[in-house]
Amino acid sequence: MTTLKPVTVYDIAREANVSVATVSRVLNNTAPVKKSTREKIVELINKYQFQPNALARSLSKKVTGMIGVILPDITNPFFPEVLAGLEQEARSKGYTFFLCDTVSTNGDSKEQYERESQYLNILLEKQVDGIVIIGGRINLARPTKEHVNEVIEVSKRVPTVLINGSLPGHPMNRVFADEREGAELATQHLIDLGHRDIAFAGGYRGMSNTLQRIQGYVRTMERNGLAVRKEWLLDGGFSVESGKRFMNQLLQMEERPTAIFCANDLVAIGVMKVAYKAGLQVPQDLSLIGFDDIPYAANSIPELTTVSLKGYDVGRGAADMLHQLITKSKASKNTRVRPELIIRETTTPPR
Amino acid sequence: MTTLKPVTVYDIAREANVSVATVSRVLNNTAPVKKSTREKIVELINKYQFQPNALARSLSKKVTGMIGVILPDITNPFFPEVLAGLEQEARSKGYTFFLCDTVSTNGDSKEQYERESQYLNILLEKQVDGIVIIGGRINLARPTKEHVNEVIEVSKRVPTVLINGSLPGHPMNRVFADEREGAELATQHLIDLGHRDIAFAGGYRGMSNTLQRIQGYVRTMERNGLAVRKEWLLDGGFSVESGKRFMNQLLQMEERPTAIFCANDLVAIGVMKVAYKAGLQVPQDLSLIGFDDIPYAANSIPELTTVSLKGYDVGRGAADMLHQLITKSKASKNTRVRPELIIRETTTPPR
DNA sequence: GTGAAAGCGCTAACAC
DNA sequence: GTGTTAGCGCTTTCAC
Repeated sequence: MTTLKPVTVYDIAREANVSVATVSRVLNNTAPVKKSTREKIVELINKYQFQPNALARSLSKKVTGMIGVILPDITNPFFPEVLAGLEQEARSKGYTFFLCDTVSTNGDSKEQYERESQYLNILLEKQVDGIVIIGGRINLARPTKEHVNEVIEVSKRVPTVLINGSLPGHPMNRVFADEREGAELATQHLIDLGHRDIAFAGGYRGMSNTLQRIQGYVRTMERNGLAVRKEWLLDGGFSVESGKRFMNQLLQMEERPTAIFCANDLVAIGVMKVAYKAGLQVPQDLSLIGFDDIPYAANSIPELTTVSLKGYDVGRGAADMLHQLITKSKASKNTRVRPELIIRETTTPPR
Repeated sequence: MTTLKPVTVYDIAREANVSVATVSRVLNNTAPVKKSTREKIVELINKYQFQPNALARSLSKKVTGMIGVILPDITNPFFPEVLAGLEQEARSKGYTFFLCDTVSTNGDSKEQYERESQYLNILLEKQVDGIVIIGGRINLARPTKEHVNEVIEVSKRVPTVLINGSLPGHPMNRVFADEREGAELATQHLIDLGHRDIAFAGGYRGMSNTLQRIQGYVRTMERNGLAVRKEWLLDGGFSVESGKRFMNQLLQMEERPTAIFCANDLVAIGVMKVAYKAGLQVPQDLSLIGFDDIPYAANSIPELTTVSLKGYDVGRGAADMLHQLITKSKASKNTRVRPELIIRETTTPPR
């Protein structure tokens, strides 16, 4: 705690009988330095455990090597996955991370968007080299003009890439998993198994990702000549809790689906729990397919069939794109990663 | 992408016909400014969307408001929990986060420790106001002298708190969940249920947290006059995979325990899966108790009995302690949070 | 190969 | 109330 007085380039320079410029040169390998003086300087650096002040350096170089990540809730298992991909790729390129979790303690989404705004400002002030945004307002089907503009403005000042989201009407650099295709994969899988009575559960109608999933579901149903029953289109959440609620609703109905396509794995887990408690066997009595392929999906009993949104890959892709943007100030505006159907144990032909 | 030329206090000052000092004053509310001039300045700030450069500010104020977090693997569900607590508390105090994930892609722990060293340096250079370390080398039963010294040195320069770990022989600021107590709680619970043949599975002998858990287990067994069989003391991992391995080993033995205390929830999940596939009912044929209480524990089928290490609370505690350290440069050196037994569905009396 | 000095953008004495 | 100015610690021309 007793903060030591920090050593600076001047201290090193003085003791080495050289100028700060020379010290800087050896620090950055930015120009040839006579071997003997270089050695003396290096020695001093080690002796004093000299750590160049990154703030000062960044201030003059106008590069921080930091990239800011804005996400809605690190506690949602989907995000650590993409963060890991992001991290791995970005680190290899020398970047370091600024984590901005916008989760609101009271679950108020207005508070969340406010927090996003704050963080956007903070990141700008901190002079990050790039920003990646995932979740939150960029998943809104109809974001407010202010929310959109804010992001647009930010992206004019610092390279920004969106993950799995967009700003309707504004082309942005983004990398995304094709959610519609994923939903089609899921639905078709169920249909191929012989299901005709398929429900969709989860998500929020106000969110574009939900809309895309529903769209994929509806399209695939129709393409196969199957009816979409709107009472089987249950939305209102992405959580385990909401999954439980959905299943309870379904349990009340006299006509029940033989399979449920859940908006994400968490919902599927909730559904499965309630189904189980109600005495239904999964998949014998009810087939279930999730979405996202969070780590736990492979470990539930039975193991959850799902579609992988390739969080890790998406994360890497984002880091890569951001790096392009930062260095070459250009990049393909879009990277689409294709989801993958992961067949495990919760889907089987209907009785 | 087209980076706009940034506006500075000088620009604002010039246009407002005042000095930069005055601009700074309204920015920081650090001295009274005549209402009319303040208004003019504020107006200009809005007009140009002026964002003060945090690097410059921090350089001169010698405070960054950033705290660095070093953790082993954000993908392990225990960490997001403590990160969330940390975040929530730290944010309320105006701090912002630097995330350093030291996970090594190839699973090489040497690489991980190296990464820790790198990040320690980076954080120092970035002039973070505080550092929190969780996992990694601070969980080693016998860390190398260099690893220890490095952390010691760092902690001399910037307030540092360790979460759930320590440096043997060196008092450090730390907040931790009492793992031994947790292990006692778990073991006693099993014993109270009537189990006598209790195995312990998971962890690494080289890690202090494992040792503490084992110690709690052994002590409780002995205190109850129960034998600890060393062939039922299985270690070698904290993952679902290792849990599967442990259960397979147990399955080979002619004498099997009626209950298993798993070193963490992930292991318990692995054990449960293999047990299930082997036709064993949990908890009827085999009681299982986990450790950590990761979010998933409440959602498995059956729901996992476990002991909560209060990750969120620990995180908050760490943020709090760090803040004390940063502002008052002192704090209680230790905060111990007491674990809690969470009885769910995987434990029951033996047949 | 090396040094002097002018920034980078902000804060904080210290004057007035 | 407000301005001047000297830093904060580093990089980077431009000379030599």
